[in-house]
Amino acid sequence: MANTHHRAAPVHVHPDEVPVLTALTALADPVRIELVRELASSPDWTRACGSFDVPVGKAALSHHFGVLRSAGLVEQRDEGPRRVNRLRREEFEARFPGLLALVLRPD
Amino acid sequence: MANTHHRAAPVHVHPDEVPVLTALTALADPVRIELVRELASSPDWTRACGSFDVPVGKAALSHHFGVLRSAGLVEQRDEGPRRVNRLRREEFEARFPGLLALVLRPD
DNA sequence: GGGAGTGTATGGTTTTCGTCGAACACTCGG
DNA sequence: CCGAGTGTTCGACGAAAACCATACACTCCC
Repeated sequence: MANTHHRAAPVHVHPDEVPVLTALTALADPVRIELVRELASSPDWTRACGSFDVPVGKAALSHHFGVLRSAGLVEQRDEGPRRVNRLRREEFEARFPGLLALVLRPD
Repeated sequence: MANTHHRAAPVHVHPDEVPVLTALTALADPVRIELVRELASSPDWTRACGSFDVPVGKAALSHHFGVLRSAGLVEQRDEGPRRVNRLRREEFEARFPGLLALVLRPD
């Protein structure tokens, strides 16, 4: 029987299941804030993980996306060889009103 | 000459001078969240530092209050032998709209 | 003035977290 | 089928942060 291997689909967590502490912890990091900001300024599903301007290697980058997924901030989908992202604006805003706006603000 | 020693007044930081990352970092801790919540459910200037129900020693507690002060979340005043606290609701809300509400929510 | 109560400061331990290098898995184009 | 491109996983490392015990400083009351 043909063992058709697929890449393991990314594990997603809906914002509704995320505790406040988890959301705050996820956003309390300069690299992840930058990821969220760049993601917010791009159309959905247009940014692959490796396309962000952050000063870390790809191992750390992969880790950060895992944290963002676990906090319900990012949704991912496999598109050929790369994994494209989408910021979960509405869902996250519904769960944590105003929080995303604070992070996206020019400051 | 009488050397009238006074306790060093606590150093305060106004929320307007606080970066978003600092505010989020301050709130991304279970002990500090509990401090903020208890503080919010008490009248101003009624709670001394030692009167909070958190599972840490007083050294760690003092440290946490320092973090909250640096994030513009708490104001302190010396009242006799104890240091009483006040949550800077309005000022913090003006700087980071909605953030305090998220933390104070029943969740 | 002595002693209890309260909070800060210091030094050191433990834990957590961000990071990297290397190895591995998958996709796609030549 | 091979190689380049992309992303995850693993183990290890170092830095940061939380914590404690102790010592110290100040205030008040007896």
